[in-house]
Amino acid sequence: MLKILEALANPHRLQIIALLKGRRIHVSQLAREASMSRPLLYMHLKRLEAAKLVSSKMELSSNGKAMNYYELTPFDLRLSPESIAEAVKTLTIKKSGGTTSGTSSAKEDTHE
Amino acid sequence: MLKILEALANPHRLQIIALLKGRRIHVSQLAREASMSRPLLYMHLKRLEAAKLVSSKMELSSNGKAMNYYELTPFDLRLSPESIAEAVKTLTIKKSGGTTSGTSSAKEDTHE
DNA sequence: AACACCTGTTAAAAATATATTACATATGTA
DNA sequence: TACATATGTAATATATTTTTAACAGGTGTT
Repeated sequence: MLKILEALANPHRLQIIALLKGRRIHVSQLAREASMSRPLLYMHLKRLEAAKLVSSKMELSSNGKAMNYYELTPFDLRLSPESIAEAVKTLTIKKSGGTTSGTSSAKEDTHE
Repeated sequence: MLKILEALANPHRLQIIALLKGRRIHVSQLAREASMSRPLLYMHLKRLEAAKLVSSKMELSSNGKAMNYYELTPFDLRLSPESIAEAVKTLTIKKSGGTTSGTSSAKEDTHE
């Protein structure tokens, strides 16, 4: 879930999803429609693909040119305190310790 | 919607939401339970509060100490290509131009 | 050959986000 | 007064993300 949220937390990537809704587009065309450079688009697509929100398929057009078509993976995610609490159970938060007690000198702000 | 997604795209903040589910907690207690320093927690809470996912209320405990209690704002958001496409309509993506044509020299990768 | 498209990648710069350290302040109790 | 708790902020360091610039190669058409 976190990976999906990270993938969606960017205006360009939301726009890419909106542009892909209901149709397949190849990378260069998508770059034009999204008004962004291809290297940047590749980066964003990679992130969306890693989150499995989009998929790609290389095809040869009738004139023999290679075209990489992207399309949306159907998804319908619900975000609520409950669904988040569930997802958190499977998360490993780095540097976590689970300290319950706390007998620290009041001058220190750090906790661990 | 973007602001909410950005607020949720972080493991610590998801954890904070999970910890706040169904109860009110004051900042110091939350810092202990989340195993993070208060300055860091403040930063994350500010982000959640800006997205209106949590709210806070200062109260005086029985012994006269000031306590800042945080609680969840109920929310239930749906994420689908459709809801995203709707949200994108209201987004202003910086440096957008809406270039439809493109007569650029093939050597350049930049598009605008 | 030169042009117009298409496919990608790598390296570095710029912008944000995250995390830490140090500080300042207040209340109640031993 | 000293200690333990609570409130909060400002400045800095670190890490990550986003963006740009430069490169390397393919096919088909004029």
